[in-house]
Amino acid sequence: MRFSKLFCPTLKESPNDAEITSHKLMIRSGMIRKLSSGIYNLLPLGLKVMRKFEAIVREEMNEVDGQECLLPSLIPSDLWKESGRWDKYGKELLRLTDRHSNDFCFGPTHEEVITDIAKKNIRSYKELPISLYQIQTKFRDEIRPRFGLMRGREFIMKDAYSFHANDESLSETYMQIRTAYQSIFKRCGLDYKIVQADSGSIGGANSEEFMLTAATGEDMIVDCPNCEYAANLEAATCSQVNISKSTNYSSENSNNTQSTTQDTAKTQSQTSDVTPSPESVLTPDMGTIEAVASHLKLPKNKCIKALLLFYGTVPIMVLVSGDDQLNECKLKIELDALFPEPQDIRFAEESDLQTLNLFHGFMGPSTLTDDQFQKGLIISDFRLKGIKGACAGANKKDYHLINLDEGRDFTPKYFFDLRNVQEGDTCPKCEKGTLSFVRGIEVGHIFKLGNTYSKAMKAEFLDQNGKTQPFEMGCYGIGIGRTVAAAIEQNHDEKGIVWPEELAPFSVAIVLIGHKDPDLTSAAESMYRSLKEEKIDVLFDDRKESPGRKFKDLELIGIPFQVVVGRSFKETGKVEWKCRRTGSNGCVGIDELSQTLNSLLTNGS
RNA sequence: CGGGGUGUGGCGCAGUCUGGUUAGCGCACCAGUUUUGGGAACUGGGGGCCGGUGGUUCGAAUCCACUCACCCCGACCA
Repeated sequence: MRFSKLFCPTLKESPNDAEITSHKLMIRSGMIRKLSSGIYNLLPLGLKVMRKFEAIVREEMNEVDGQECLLPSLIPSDLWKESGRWDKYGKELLRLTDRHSNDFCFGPTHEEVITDIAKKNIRSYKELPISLYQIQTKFRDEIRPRFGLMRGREFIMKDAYSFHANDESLSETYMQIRTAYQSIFKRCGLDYKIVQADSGSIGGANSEEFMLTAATGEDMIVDCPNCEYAANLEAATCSQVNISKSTNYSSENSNNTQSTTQDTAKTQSQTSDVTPSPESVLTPDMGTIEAVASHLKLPKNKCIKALLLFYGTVPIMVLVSGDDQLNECKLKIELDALFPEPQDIRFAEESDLQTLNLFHGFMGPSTLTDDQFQKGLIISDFRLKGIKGACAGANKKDYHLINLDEGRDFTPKYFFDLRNVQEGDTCPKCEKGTLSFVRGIEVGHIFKLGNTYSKAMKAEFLDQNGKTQPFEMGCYGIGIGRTVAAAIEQNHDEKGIVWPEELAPFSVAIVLIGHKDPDLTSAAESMYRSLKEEKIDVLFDDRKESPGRKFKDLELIGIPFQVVVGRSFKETGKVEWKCRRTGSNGCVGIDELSQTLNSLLTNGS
């Protein structure tokens, strides 16, 4: 490719709305342009990088017997009604109507479609297992699209689905695809972690995420330096040790049988230390844990954070320690298990508080009267089990209660693990490592779906005994655009992108300095031709631009190697090569150029 | 959805508070000349219904109302 012919509108400055490096660099390097919020044009350079990544994904998927299909992006609502998601999937689902008033959605994911294919075309266990995948444009109407391709509304995703006669077969394929994913990210030279994920509302099945570590990542990864434990913050747990240790209260309880004789002893010794009766104290305008704790000179973990939310129509007061944060994901899982029908969780609004005669910032569990909270439920995080001398809102404006003992002054109906793990907690797996937090970008998700969809949609096959069974299913996604963006987050410097060779839009750039010199021009031209013949993907910067500009553009675009045809060629007959990543360079005669480049490209520099 | 912010040539901005030249600057673009190893110099040029609609006014980018688009933030306690 000649640069003079390439449509690559580079920019010296990045537009105002680009926040993170990858977004800025993709715009500046002429890879993408925004069309609308979360919707982007992929220009030639951007598309080329995407295609290179897709090719790697295809190779690795095919390697584990994945077979590529292409499913429609527009899906009739019937299928989504069959699975039950037409009503469940919220506003993220873009719904459309055709001229016959038939409802469709723009597929945000394709479980329904693929399950329908299996249902209609797979009869026998003999045809299983089977893995199908596609690389396709999806649409999710995100509340807040941001960061360019990182969190767009329209995006390209590789999604794979596998069908099995039994769980063992599913596990086997799951592991194969897991390995394929590892090869994919490794080949691209990307720094990734596999973390345990929240399996969401679909069921307790296995689910792991592939995360690319990056400071700008939207996800928080909890990582154990001592063992291989890593989890998404939403799913992360910690050793029971922390629960008792950090609050200094007993963790004896029925739900999580970690109690030891030591714990019991501690409880007893503390019980003898009798807390005075609860007392109401004036805390004017102190609606935050921060303010209350400092006013009452109490540590934050002696203050009870009481949150009011609704599970469907049921008011739920959730208690967590003042220094903890509620993990809504964990809460949802527990509540779903408690109630017959899964519901959405929402935080109480001002009007709800008025109805219940409660006050923002002054809520607590101990003085909730029956008429206030007759239909409600108080549940608490484990860490508050057995807390003594605590402080909580008095359910009266500007008042808090102190000297509260759990069990004496308030009694939550249930105790669960409801808090976010904190940095410094102990690893739940090895019980030794101190958990630390790393930011990451979720680029892949592998998931044992089980038979949720096949059951709902009656997608069944005949097993060896001639019995009808729903398929066991797995699903496996990779965000194509997001991976490309994340690759830039991991591979850039102040000058621009530094592509890993596998993803680079071109392997080598020939820079002609001195386009008016016929000797230089013809040397560069013949070099260009011979590299092309060698099947090296070369970009020939033949533009009649100043040298500075050419160098800047090539660095911005991030081509791994540069070959300069200019002054030194005139003087010595040799051309210079330079590595974008390491800055290493050298001179080489034209005859040896392709050999040198080939060795640089295969071995790095 | 709630809160905040921004819309002025392709990009980055000034001008708006305090209404009044022909709406300006840098970069980019076009032509010519000179340049050619780190985003060149000079000269000349093109390009704007100041997001849209409606109002106030002799007069609106500027004031008012509505609207649209885009961006940022959003349990920290309930």
